[in-house]
Amino acid sequence: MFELDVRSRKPIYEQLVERLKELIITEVLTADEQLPSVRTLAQQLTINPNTIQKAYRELESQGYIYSIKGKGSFVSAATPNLNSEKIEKVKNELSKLLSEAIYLGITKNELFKLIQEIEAAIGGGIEDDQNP
Amino acid sequence: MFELDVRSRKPIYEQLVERLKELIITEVLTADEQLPSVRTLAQQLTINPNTIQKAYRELESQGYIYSIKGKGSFVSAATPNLNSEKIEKVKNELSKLLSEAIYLGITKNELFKLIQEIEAAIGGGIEDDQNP
DNA sequence: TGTAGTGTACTATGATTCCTAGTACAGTTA
DNA sequence: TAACTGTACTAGGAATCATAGTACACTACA
Repeated sequence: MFELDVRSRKPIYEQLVERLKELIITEVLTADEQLPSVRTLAQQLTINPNTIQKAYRELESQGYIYSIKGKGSFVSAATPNLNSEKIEKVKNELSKLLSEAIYLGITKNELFKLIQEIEAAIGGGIEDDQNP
Repeated sequence: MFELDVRSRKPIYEQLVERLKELIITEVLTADEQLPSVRTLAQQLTINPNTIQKAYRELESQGYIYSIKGKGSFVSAATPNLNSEKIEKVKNELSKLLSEAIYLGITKNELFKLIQEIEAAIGGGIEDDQNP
């Protein structure tokens, strides 16, 4: 479920945040589902519990999960913090990346197709579950 | 022309790479145009020449500029290294960011519009010169 | 030719970040 | 009570970032 690259220059906790976001967005992890405890996940991944906690703290601050002392950490329902500041930030990053993509020769049609695929994957993640 | 945030957790040389890429992609800096020397730019920005060189080295490895010992550093003509590996990498990053954008409530239409705007900003300069 | 400018390659040092290890405390649940 | 949970510290090693300084090879120009 988690593939971490310890040698990567990208910090482990950031890899964790990315991966968990992905699982939440694609609804592999559903609302109010309990996440592994920091100690359990740390043991599974053979990394330090503090690193897990750092990732969970980041995800909580971004609204993707919530934690209850003594109980555990859980996936937030539906939408995370919908502050316009965050949306602007994502749009800004998106602009840079899209500019580079177009400069590299990726066509508009390819980008449109990519968006369609992603939307299908997010909206249709459940139906595909029990397909042959 | 360059706005650096020394306090940011994003390294200065990465900020430089991003900003220069942006200027090259939007053709504010045109092909074969000479960039400021590492020492000059370092003095202007009040940072170390080594930091500038690191950014230039990165840009050269990505094909955006080329350097000639004794002469200077220059903007590469047209397309950078078009290896499929790099394109795949960009597409992959794009997928993650697009997923997050959609999850945050940004609509497909907004994304399409964004792409149109970017393409207009990039491609507009050339096509207006002379039409086939 | 000499000189000033260019890119490039080192070493060394301090600051910061990442990750680990260990300990401790507060809350929940069976 | 006992075993789990999140959370908050301290301390240390390793890596990265940016700085400072020095040096060398090359180019352009007076």
